[in-house]
Amino acid sequence: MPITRLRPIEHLTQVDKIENRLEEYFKEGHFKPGDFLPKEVDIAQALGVSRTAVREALSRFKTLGIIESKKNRGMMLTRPDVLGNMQRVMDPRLLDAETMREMFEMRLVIEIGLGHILFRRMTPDDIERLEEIADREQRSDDRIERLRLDVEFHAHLYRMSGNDTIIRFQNMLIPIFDIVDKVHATRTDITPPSHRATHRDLIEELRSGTPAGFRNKMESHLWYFLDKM
Amino acid sequence: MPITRLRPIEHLTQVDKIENRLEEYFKEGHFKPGDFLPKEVDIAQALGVSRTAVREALSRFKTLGIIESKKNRGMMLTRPDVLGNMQRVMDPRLLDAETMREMFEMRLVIEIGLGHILFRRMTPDDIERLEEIADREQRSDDRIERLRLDVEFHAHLYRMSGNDTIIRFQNMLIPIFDIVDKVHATRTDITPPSHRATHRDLIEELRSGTPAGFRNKMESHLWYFLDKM
DNA sequence: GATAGCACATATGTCCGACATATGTACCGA
DNA sequence: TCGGTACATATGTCGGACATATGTGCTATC
Repeated sequence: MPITRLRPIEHLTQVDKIENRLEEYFKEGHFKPGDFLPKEVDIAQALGVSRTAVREALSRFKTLGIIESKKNRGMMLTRPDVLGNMQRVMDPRLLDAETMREMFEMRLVIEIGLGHILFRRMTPDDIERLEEIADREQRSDDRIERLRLDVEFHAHLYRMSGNDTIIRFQNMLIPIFDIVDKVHATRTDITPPSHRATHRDLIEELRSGTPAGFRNKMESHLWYFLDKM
Repeated sequence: MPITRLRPIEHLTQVDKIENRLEEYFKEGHFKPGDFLPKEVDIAQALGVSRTAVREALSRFKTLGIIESKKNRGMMLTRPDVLGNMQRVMDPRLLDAETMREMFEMRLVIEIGLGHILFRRMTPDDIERLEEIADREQRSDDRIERLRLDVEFHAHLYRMSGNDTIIRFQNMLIPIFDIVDKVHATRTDITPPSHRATHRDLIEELRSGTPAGFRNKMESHLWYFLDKM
């Protein structure tokens, strides 16, 4: 039998075990968001461990946003914030290059796939706002300012999606974009193609085009990044 | 001044404050992944709090995957798993309906936007695999089995993207899909349009079409969900 | 001189008991 | 009926003790 079959012995700490057991317990359906959990001492006794260890495990769930605690009331099961935890670790200093690349690529995919939603939900105000950004971008001769407006243009597209989860996802990726942008800014081997769709092209497509047309123009607009992924 | 300007006093617990302070400290750049942090007692002393409280805060970082601890070595800063934390709370019993709807919509966006990546990375084996799934799907007369194969078809498309982050993202959404699927299965007011693109159409497009064509067919294929979002 | 084996130092892991603090509740008096 | 007070209670914080694993260096043995 190959050595790979020899799985290492799981030596989880007490707190890890408690954490797993509690997660299981919560998800078995005994509680729903809003319910109060048994008190710490009772949990500790039921599990046959110290209150300290239980508290440490519960503390972890607080971080995940699965529970909240109130003095003299107890611990309450709450609705977690799915993106909140992701946000906390979304830091270029902590992530590796490959993960950042993948996140960036995911952003490109989303931006192209956004077409049909935008056409369903956009308002005349949105178009006007995009116009304004594109105008200022064209007039500006400061590189930093143009970059800021570029990000703002795309951020507004996300906002137009009306999907808060997508909007937040994009927002938390901004620090990553900065890194990738910097890398691209220093490369001289990449030249944007002459037919690259501009922000104005995208606006025009939104104004009197189709979702399919928008997707194609967006792919062209992002070509520059896509090609190097 | 409106009452909304009267922000509630932040009464964070000791552990919360320690957590914030440490997160700040870590991200200030004193450490990089692989480095060992100061020992618990030193941190406690530096912050002027008890070791218990410091341990509880550190325990939270373990949950986030920002640190790992080794006996007699210390606590080591590690690379967090961005999706890991999200995965833990991705449970239909914990999330609210609106968030699930948004996540589902995000999935539709990604699937449509995946076009250009698939064309860049797919292999003949991938096409073959898709064919096989589509075949079995067509031959099966069990609703559950067909549903399983449907999920598998789409899962393989994600796999073809070669982007682990996207793949994992899709995987963790599967429990959510089940819920949405169940809702749709019980609705009688939705009838798929006659022109809906099938899995075979998608395969054909991959075989001898274009990214733009794939996106359009995928939009048609998913129309059924899109229209109700 | 190389090495197996031992003792020791050290940092995390677990537990206990005590007290602080906030808050719900019951009681009481004007 | 209403307002205030005292009490009970569950979480929050702390200090200290001991358990346990692991790195390190000394030592005996060949």
